[in-house]
Amino acid sequence: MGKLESNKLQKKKSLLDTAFNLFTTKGVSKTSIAEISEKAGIAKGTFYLYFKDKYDIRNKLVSHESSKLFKKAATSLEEYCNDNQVNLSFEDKIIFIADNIINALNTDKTLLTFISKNLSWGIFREALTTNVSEDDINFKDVYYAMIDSAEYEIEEPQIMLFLIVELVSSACYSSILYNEPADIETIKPYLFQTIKAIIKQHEKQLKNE
Amino acid sequence: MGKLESNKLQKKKSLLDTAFNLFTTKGVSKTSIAEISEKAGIAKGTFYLYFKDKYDIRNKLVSHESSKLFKKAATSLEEYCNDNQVNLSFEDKIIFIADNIINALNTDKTLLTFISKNLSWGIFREALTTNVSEDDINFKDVYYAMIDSAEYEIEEPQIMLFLIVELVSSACYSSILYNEPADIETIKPYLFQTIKAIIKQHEKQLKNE
Amino acid sequence: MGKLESNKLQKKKSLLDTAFNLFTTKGVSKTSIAEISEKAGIAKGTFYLYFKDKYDIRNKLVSHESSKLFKKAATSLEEYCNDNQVNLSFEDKIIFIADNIINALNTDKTLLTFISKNLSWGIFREALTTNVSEDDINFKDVYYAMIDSAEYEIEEPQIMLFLIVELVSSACYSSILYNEPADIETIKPYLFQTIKAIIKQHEKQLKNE
Amino acid sequence: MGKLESNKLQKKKSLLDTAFNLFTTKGVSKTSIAEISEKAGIAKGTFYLYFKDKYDIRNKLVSHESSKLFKKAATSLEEYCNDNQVNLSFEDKIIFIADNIINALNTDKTLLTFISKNLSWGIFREALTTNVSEDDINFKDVYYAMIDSAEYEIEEPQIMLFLIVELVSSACYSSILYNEPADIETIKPYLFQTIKAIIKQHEKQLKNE
DNA sequence: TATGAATGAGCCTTCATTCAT
DNA sequence: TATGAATGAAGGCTCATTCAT
Repeated sequence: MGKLESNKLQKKKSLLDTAFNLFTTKGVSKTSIAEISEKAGIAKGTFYLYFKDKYDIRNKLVSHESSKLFKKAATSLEEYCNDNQVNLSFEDKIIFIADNIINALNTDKTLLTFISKNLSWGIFREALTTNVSEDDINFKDVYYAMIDSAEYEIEEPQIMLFLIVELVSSACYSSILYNEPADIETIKPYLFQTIKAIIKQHEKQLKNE
Repeated sequence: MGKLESNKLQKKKSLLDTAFNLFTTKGVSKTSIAEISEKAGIAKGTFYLYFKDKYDIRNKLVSHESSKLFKKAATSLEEYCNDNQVNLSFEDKIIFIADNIINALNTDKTLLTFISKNLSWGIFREALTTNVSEDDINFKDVYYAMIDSAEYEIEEPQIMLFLIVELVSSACYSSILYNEPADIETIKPYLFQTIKAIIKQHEKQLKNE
Repeated sequence: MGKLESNKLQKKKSLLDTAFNLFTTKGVSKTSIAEISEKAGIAKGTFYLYFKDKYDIRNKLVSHESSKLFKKAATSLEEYCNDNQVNLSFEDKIIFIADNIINALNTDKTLLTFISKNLSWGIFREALTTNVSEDDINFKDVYYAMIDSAEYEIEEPQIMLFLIVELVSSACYSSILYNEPADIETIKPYLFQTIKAIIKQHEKQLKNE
Repeated sequence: MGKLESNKLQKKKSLLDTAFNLFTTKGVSKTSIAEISEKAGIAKGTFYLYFKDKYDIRNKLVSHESSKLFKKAATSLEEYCNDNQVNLSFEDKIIFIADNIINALNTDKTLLTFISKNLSWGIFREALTTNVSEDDINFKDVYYAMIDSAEYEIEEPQIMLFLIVELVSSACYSSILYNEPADIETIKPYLFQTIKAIIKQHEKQLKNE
């Protein structure tokens, strides 16, 4: 990579990092492009060479951060299986991932605020399929690998994922941030039961029978 | 009611109606108070006699509209039972109401956009318990009446409602407005199955046993 | 005095008191007529039945408060002379009064802020000659009595008073409120010396010679 | 200096000039930033690139104008001494300067209004020590040079200056603008006598004795 | 007298975006 | 590529004053 190109990447990264900090600290609408540029050490006009507008950079960040959450959860799952030499059922894998993500969001509430306020299924789907670098893992592939190795066939796996994600994310928002209608630990058992029920509906049949 | 007081109510209603039209047409953030006031035939300063700011009127509208949806659904349910001389099970009642609301939102997409973008559980809960006039029904009462007459006891009915509402509303948003990950008719069966599963988790025991 | 008239006086007093509190607390320009009226328990429109506008009530207050300061100082002087059975020289009387007023302002800094920011010689002169009630003393009379009983004749007593008042009030403002260019105790000796010098210039001749 | 930089200086000057005209014509509070910008031929937003708000530009103007007054007086004094080959006493120099400033204010009453209503000792002290350009004279230096070459030592020269300035400025305001309590020509002799008295108090001792 | 709803001009300030350099 | 001065529309909000009741 040439010096120039690396310089460009560095600037882009600086803008993304700064914007993320500001968005999570003060919220998207109260953050101005002037502030992002200034704090990133870049001229205001230069911002427009890298991003179309504030919403462009926001979407990229939401996408990137959600993607990171899923990848970290997937990596944790893999480590857990390796460390304990166990082979979880499909259902348990999904629960493991959900739990991992919920805990991450419970720990980092500014991230939760940022993601839930700005996430849409469109951005999210893109997030799952985007690789940042070439050797990056991709949650979609992980998900389909999980489905392939499941004990049964899954009908409409995309809809299943959709329902789970929407349910978990909206429940987290209200429960973690406002303890409404109850705190997340109270909600969790019901949430996980519901996830299991969703999965059950999508079971087609036993594969190896 | 005095002339003055009726005049005030009329102005407030005019502001609410105008704001609702603008919010659903152009979105909340692109609607200015100047425009609301002007189109309502009222001076800008007068707006502030009735509402604190744009978000005050927005919340009141979201609350009011969600409340209307639930009340309409409850009324439809009652009519259906009367007309057909049937007595639906608790589960079927909830499904009936969900279906009714989903259909309403599917018909009025601007309403869906407005509500989903601005609804939070806090506002929603308030909406359910607020009576506009004295002889108004109140969804919370209807809901608890339904629970009382259920065939079994319901554990944590509030959490149950929360999970259902969050699931349905986020699913509707994506599915109805963007056909993502599939159109609402495709999603519905899975959604209803999930709702049934949620209810099942909250069943405590058979009452008359 | 009729009931009605006493009621009116009471309202006027309430407005004056409330305005004074607000003016000294938040400053004149940040106090609105709405706030004065509300806190005085009077309708906004009623304010205009008693005062022309905000500056009318402000001027009346400045005048009244400065007048009070002078009257209190004059009373203190009289008491001091009576209590100690002494007869101060004209010069010492003026110094006594100046000192008394400076100390009062040093104790009540909000009053100092209010008066200095809004005092003009015009208002001030009016203040000195206005009696609130019939049996009220009047600083102008006290001043001329002091001059009459002075050991010498005073040339242009009005200019003399003017110079002293202007000097003292501007010096106090900066010194008491900001310790600029030094605190009031440091300034005082120079100030009093200057006052004495001013008086000396206006001495015409020994009277009884 | 680059084109851009000179362009910026020109804009700033244009804003300062326009603001000064408006402030002296209609008063500070009745002048809006919109009007300043418009009359300066500049967009409203551009104003904020040069000044923080209306009070920022006001303070800069007050400071600048007071500074100009003192510098002009100091220059006049120097010219007078050179032209007439005289060496005035310290006292006479101060009187000369005071007289020069009073006359300037008497000629330009709008300037007097503007300065007296907005001057505080803090701004003033800053004004005395600020040089606009590098080859600019600085009244503070001139003042201390005068003190050094005085026939005697001056005690607390800063307090002395403070008393004189406060006395003269408040006296001018009332006397020049409202002829209260008398016109400036009547007041002047007393004023000058008082100045002399103030100086006398600060005389420490004969230097060369 | 007293009220307080209504007015609407007016103010300050922010900001995304452009463009000459 | 990079800059940052300039723009000017837009927005939220305040408030003295009026006037019908």
